[in-house]
Amino acid sequence: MSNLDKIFNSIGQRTLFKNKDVLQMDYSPETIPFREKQIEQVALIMAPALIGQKTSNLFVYGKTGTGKTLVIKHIQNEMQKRGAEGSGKPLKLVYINCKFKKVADTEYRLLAELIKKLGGTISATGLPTDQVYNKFLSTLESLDNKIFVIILDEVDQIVKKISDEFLYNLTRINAELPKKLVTIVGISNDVRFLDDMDPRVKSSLSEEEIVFPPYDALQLKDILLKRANEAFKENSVDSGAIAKCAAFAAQEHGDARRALDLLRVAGEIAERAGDKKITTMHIDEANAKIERDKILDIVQTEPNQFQAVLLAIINLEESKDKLKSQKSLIADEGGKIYTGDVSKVYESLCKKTGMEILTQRRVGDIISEFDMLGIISAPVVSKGRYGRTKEIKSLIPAGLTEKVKEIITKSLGI
DNA sequence: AGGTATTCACATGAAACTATTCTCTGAGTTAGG
DNA sequence: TAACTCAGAGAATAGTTTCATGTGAATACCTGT
Repeated sequence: MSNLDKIFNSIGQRTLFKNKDVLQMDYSPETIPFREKQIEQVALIMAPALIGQKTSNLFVYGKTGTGKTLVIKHIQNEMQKRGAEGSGKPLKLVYINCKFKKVADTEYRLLAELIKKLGGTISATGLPTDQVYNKFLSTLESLDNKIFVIILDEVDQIVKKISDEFLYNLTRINAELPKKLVTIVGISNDVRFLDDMDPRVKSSLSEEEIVFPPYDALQLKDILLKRANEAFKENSVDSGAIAKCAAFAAQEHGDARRALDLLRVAGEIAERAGDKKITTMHIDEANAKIERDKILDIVQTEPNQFQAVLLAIINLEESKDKLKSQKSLIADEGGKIYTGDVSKVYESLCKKTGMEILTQRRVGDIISEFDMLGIISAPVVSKGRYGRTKEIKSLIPAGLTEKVKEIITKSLGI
């Protein structure tokens, strides 16, 4: 029997998973623990729609992984069910996630997506925006549903990319189509974006507001336990592992999504290693792996100029490390990297690869962006007489720098 | 010693420029009447 | 003839550069003891 056969044959018995989907982030469980209150609130606000009355616009706020989307989708399903049963109460709910670029980068695309979800058709390009808008209105009009609930996940993206005027127009649909009732549900993980919005939009969008607090470690543990029971076969998860998983996620502002991710990856790791039980060790490994994957993903998708800057930083760090170990007795002012150094190395790198050279001004901004992404740390420090600059340090785990270098050199063609 | 003034090496902002992407208009095409 | 499609003009946008101004504290320079 070949090696491959062995692997393929054993896959059935060997797996720790009973149902992996349970840990996938788009899975929606029957019950949503610790969110009863929020569900009730949302339901109370939305209920009038079932009997054909206008409901208030709703704004839902909470950090990532606090169950906002889950709760709203849950209610959406329930209402849709009711709407279908209770004859003659035509209700239509539309869910759009504005996070995806393809869906909602421009006003045009967002409207097109809305029309598509409502069952209309529209050509992908070539029409003026106001015509698309009209088409949207006429699509609404042509449907026999009376009540529409438009759910906009991550609305902050819309405001950022399109401006709040669009939202204002949406809230004003009711005035233009007297026979239809349109309610908007906005979901966001950033409350601050409400502040710099046109007050008219602000007040009409957030007629009702619901806040989703982050889960604490205990709650996370409970959620994880429930899901783990469904996802894994019996006795395949160490109880300490669950606790550790919850603790990790609780540090990250109670992000349940991350906790589930962690558990799933840990399961995969354990399975691949042929272990019978998921232990805290696997959770640690999973944590490291997720972090690694995140970094690699960022590095890979970043444009060339950014990659070059990062490579410059890595190279500098390595050469400074060497220097430090050679004359380790000399003062401690050794392995520190500043903006100027990076920009010099970056420049020579550009010359080598024949790339265009960006100004130091821009390089500084790029460094700041890497800082924001958490790949490097670059606080500004003042060195008194010797100026003021960013003190740069790579945050890429030691075992990963080689891999990162490889990716960049390949992509730059060195 | 204690206080003020300099000075460095960029940070940070704003405006101007450019290349790319979007939006829109009108001509051409299609299809149904 | 209405509806649709598409190319290309013009507008909007994102990424950069250029120019200008700002900054924090280690040092240099006083000042009076």
